[in-house]
Amino acid sequence: MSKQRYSVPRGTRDILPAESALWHRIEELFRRTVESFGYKEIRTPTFEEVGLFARSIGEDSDIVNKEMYVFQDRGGRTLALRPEGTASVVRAYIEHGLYVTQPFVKFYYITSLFRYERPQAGRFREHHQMGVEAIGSGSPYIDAEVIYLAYHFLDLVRIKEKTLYLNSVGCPICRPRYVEKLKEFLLPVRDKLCEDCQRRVIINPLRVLDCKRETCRELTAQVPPIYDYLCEECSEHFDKLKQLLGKLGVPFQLSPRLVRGLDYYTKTAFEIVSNRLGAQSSICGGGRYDGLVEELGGPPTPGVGMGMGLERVILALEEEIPLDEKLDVFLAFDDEALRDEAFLLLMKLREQGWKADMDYQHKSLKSQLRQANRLGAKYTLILKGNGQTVLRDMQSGVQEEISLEEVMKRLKQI
RNA sequence: GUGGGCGUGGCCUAGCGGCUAAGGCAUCAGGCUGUGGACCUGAGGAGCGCGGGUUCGAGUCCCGUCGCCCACCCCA
Repeated sequence: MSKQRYSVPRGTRDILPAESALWHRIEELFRRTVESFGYKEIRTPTFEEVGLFARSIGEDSDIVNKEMYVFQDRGGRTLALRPEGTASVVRAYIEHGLYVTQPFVKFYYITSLFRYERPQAGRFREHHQMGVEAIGSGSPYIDAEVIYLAYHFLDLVRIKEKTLYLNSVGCPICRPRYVEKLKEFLLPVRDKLCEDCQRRVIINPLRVLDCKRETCRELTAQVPPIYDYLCEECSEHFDKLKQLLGKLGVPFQLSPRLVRGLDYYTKTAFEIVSNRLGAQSSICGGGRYDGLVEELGGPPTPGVGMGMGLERVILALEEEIPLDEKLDVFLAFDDEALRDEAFLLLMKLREQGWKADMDYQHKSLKSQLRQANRLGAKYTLILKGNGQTVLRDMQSGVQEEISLEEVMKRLKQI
């Protein structure tokens, strides 16, 4: 016991069975939901060439600059643990030539992502996201589907206190026009902005709008919203999306300052926030990335997607989600001589599909019952030898002596 | 990277600078019941994150260090 003890690396955690049942349930609900929407699972590697992320997320994004887990493998390749999900999916889409064979695909994934950040409430160095990517359609209907899907899923897990923020960040045609306007507006007051924003004015003026500092907020209060500058195509797309969400009954709030942290977004950008979460309140984020496939070496191909933080979904849960972890039968006996018989019978019960278990610590009958109780067993079957047993209903405490044969018949009916 | 808070058995918590560090939960054994849950009895388990300092004496004060938490930045 005096040996070196180890603990989880900073920002990571163990999910013990007490919690994993809930995780499992949520993942299962997600799978069922997205599959009913026609999405298929894609699994991509946990690490990729750094370049993939640098190129897609943006060279001067925070994620690339200070949050990636970058390492060299023994062959001298520079790799990174994936900090987000979209880049890998798009890479796979291109790598497998899906733009030829299945130009429109709908994928989903449930996986862990890694970012080197200082942990805090709802933020981890390894976190899990459930996400979807629909690649190959520029239709606003698919944007609406993705947003509806996310919103609907959160309804399903009974997260009611949520707000959907919606924005359009334009496209390579209209965004630069707006960015120019923004610069014109911001440059004269540049020295009044916070340090970060002074840099942002040059590198990525849109981010200034997203700054949380009071002074920056005031200074940008008069900035005209991007909507006034969207090109016709973007504007129509955005209008149609808003209209569709309205028809679907998905409430949203326009948020002209919403700029997702990743460079690749075009047109639609959205975020779903829960006020039960603390500072890191965003539980889902997503948007359209019409330039990304091309940026990563594929043909011009539009795409939309979203990612939902599993840890944050769990933190935001308002109600308990019913879990079924009960054991059907616990096998007990008070004479060690019956252990072999019990062991063989146990396997037989399991073969028949029962959730069954028994004692492996060679404990007293009393302890075995205790254990059965702890495991939430519906029944405890106490072997008496000679084919005789006692079947005890753990809920009511009612028990009866019946033959093993009778038990097997009975179990079939339960 | 910056700021603040905290660090006592598996978990939660008490502990004015001074008797062998206290309690609850959990665990284990037993009783009640051949056989669980409620109840009763009993048992095991920490030398107070780590290192140093002050002091006759430190879980209690000081310094450092590590870890955790929260917040900023940013994001799921």
